[in-house]
Amino acid sequence: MRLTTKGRYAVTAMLDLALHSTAGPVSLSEIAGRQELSLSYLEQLFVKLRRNELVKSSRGPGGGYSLNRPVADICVADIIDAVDERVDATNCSGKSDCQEGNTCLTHHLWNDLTQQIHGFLTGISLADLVNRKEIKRVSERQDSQLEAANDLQQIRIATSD
Amino acid sequence: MRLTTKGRYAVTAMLDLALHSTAGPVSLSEIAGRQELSLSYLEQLFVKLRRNELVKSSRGPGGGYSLNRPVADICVADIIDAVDERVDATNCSGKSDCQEGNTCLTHHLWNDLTQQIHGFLTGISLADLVNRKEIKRVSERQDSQLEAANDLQQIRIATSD
DNA sequence: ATTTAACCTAGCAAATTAGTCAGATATTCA
DNA sequence: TGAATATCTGACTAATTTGCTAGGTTAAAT
Repeated sequence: MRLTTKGRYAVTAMLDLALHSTAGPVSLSEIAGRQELSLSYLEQLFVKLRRNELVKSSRGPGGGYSLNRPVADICVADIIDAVDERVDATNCSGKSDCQEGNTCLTHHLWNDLTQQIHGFLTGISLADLVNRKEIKRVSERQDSQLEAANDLQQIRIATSD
Repeated sequence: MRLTTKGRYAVTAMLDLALHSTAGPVSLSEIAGRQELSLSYLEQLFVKLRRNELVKSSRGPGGGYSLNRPVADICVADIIDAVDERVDATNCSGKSDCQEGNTCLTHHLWNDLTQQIHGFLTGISLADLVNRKEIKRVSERQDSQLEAANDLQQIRIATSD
């Protein structure tokens, strides 16, 4: 089973998208800036998210990505499945052929665990996350930080000649 | 977060130990034979299990490993923690400094998930597993297979000269 | 003394991760 | 038309982890 930075980045980016998609598409560079993630890496993840029909893209200036479904209809498990391929604690991908064609001693345990995790992550939608107080707070901090950084950038440009 | 073959092997081996520890210590070669695991790899895992005081060892002929606590007092989470170091879905080991010293957007989600998984695995003891019908069935199959293999081995030795 | 087992150390091939880099392609705006 | 913006695409890579092997040492039982 794997739940690594890849899945975490994807969920973080999708949540950022959900939080900022009030007015048109959001570009990956915006997300990369706010969440401090690598742009190129995000591009790779969004290819998979698009193929799994979680987001839709629009190219060109003013373009970017937007959610393909209402926030309440996208759960965390969908996102992780899309980029991480699977959240599966068994060694045999649930096929029960873990010990030379037979079931291994602990197969049932890992199967139960997989269902437990999947159930938990299926029960949480982007809408749930957007509404969480702690997450709202973090998001506001990120927005104001980015604004401050942009202002500084403007000053640098204006005074450099 | 990681839950790989390492943790699975450890739990499988500990369960095998629990199932066969009725009469004295169990050697790692027995476990390796029954569960079809690498002996050297098992040795490495049992170093950690011993350091975490889940098993005790006795050397020499007839030696091997035995459980250091009653089966009801060893839970799956203990075993995985011992070999896998941790089952933690956050990127910051729970320290909340995931984004340049601040909390990242999805920290709370991964924290909840970690607690969910840990709670589930803490709730399952070796005693619970030993008593499960499916596991009893798999164990009986393994025992009879090994016996058959040993008989065959005996015949080979007797007829080879 | 020999055998059996735990114990210890080092190293390694394959896979995975978390990226970078360089460019192609599509869209909008001036 | 052309410049700017942004998504796409693929190849490549450094670092880490995993699962495993090899080879040896130490302790206890026969």
